[in-house]
Amino acid sequence: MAEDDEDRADALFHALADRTRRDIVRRVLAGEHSVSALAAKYDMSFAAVQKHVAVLEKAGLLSKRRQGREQLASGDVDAVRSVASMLTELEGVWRGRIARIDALIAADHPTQPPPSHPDGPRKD
Amino acid sequence: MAEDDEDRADALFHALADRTRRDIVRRVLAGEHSVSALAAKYDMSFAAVQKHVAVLEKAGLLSKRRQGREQLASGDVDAVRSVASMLTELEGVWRGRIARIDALIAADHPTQPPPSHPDGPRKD
DNA sequence: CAAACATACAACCATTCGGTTGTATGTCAA
DNA sequence: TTGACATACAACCGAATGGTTGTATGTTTG
Repeated sequence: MAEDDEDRADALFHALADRTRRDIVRRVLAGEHSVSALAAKYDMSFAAVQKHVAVLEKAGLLSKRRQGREQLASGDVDAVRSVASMLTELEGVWRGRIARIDALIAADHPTQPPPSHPDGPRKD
Repeated sequence: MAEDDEDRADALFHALADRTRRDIVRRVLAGEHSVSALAAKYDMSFAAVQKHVAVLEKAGLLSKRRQGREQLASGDVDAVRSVASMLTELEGVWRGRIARIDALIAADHPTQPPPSHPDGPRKD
């Protein structure tokens, strides 16, 4: 795994680890919003909201497009998906553990059918 | 959305926003590890690793089981899945936006078939 | 042009974070 | 019982975070 990937993962998870930023992400995924339109929604200064937007932009969760004097922010769903895929990879690690456990059980009880864990492994 | 859910989301994303902690999660999802076994893997003090484990435990990403003088940590895949589902919900918000845009296009060009965006909406 | 608006950014501040060392407590083994 | 090991936790430190206010710069409009 490249070091840059870890940097990116740090930035993405950190960006999402704040409820104001998660809320901004929801809004800009639903549609374009100017920074001041976003700022109007929260009980904090314009500068604070602008900094949140900057954190999200650096993490790649949104991009900005200038239109006149406004800066329109738009959510990037691919960034959201890349985070989801990191979690899927983690789930895969866990599935490997369960598979190993099942193999052990099968070796101990050669005639028993695989116990088929209640919540895993999904093969769909 | 309950306030507690946001607290939990904060804790989960924050816990995952550190590469050492993500690595610990990988290891404990793959199998049980004592805290000192984990600490041996990283170039930092035992106390530092123990604090990382505590952060992950508070977020619900792992749980500990005492065995003799050791504390065995085990990853909780359901917590990982709950994070993934938050991201899926975000993706759903984005899909709503695309659906709205498609509806507008359909209204402007009543005879055109829906343009079917390159990466969305997935209906599988 | 001037005034109002939208944004950007620097400086500052309190709190949190990620690390350290040191100490206390519990458990296993000789 | 006495060490040695595994864990927990407090106290501390520098850096980053999340907020503030103030100032500068561009853009639209009267």
